[in-house]
Amino acid sequence: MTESWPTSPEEARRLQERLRDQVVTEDRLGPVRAVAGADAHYAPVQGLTWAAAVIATFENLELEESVLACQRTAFPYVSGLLSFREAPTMLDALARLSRTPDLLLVDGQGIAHPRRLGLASHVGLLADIPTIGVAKTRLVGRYEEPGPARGAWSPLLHRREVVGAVLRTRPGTRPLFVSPGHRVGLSTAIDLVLRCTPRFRLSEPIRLADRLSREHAP
DNA sequence: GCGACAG
DNA sequence: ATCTTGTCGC
Repeated sequence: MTESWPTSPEEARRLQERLRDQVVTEDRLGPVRAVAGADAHYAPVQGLTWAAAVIATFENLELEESVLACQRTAFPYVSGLLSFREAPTMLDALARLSRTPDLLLVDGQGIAHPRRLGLASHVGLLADIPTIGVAKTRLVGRYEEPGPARGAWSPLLHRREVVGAVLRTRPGTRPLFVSPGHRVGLSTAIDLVLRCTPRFRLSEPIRLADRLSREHAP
C-alpha cells in the first residue's frame, strides 16, 4: 500500500496532480457515530514520526479507543507536500484501530491546498473514508476575518474557488481552517466540525490525538 | 523578481 | 513539528 511512495518533491507533485481528480468533495458518508481524530509529531533526534489515531463517540465526544504508530521519518517537510511525510505513519495508526470510523478529522488541510490534495484529502483517498481537514493556520487562499461569535465563518477562496471555511469555534480565539478532505462537502464539514468542537478551539478528536502522540514523541 | 509557505 | 519560562488574562 506504500509501495512506490514518492522520494522526491517533483515526483510527489506529479502524484498529487494525478490523484486530485479522485477526491470526492460531496457528501458520501453514512450516519456519524464514531468520529476519529489523527495527528502526528516528530522526534527529530531519533528521526521518528509518531502518529496517533483515536475514536470518540460523536454524541458525547468521549474517548473510546486510541492507537499509536511509529515510523522513521522518510520525507522532508516541504510546504504543500506534508502528506508524503505524515500519511504513511498516519495510515499505519488508522489500520491499528479495531474498527473503521464513520468520519476522520485530520490536523491539516483537505482541498485547501495548491493542488487540492492536502493531508486530509490524501489520507481519506488512500483509506477510502470520509475525512475533513482541520488546520490551525492557512496554507493557501484569501478570506475575510469571520465574526466573533462561535459558529461564524467566512469562505476561503483560492483561484476563484471556495476551497474551505475559516471557522470561529470559540470566541476570543483564532479561527480554524476547515476544508473537505474526502467524501464530505463543505457545509457538512462545517457542521460536523462545530459539533466536534463544543468547548475548546480545537476539535475534540484532534485534541485527544494530539495529546496522545505528543506524549510518545519525546 | 518579491513574498508566502499545513505540520 | 521542535527549541523553551514566565506571565497576562478569563
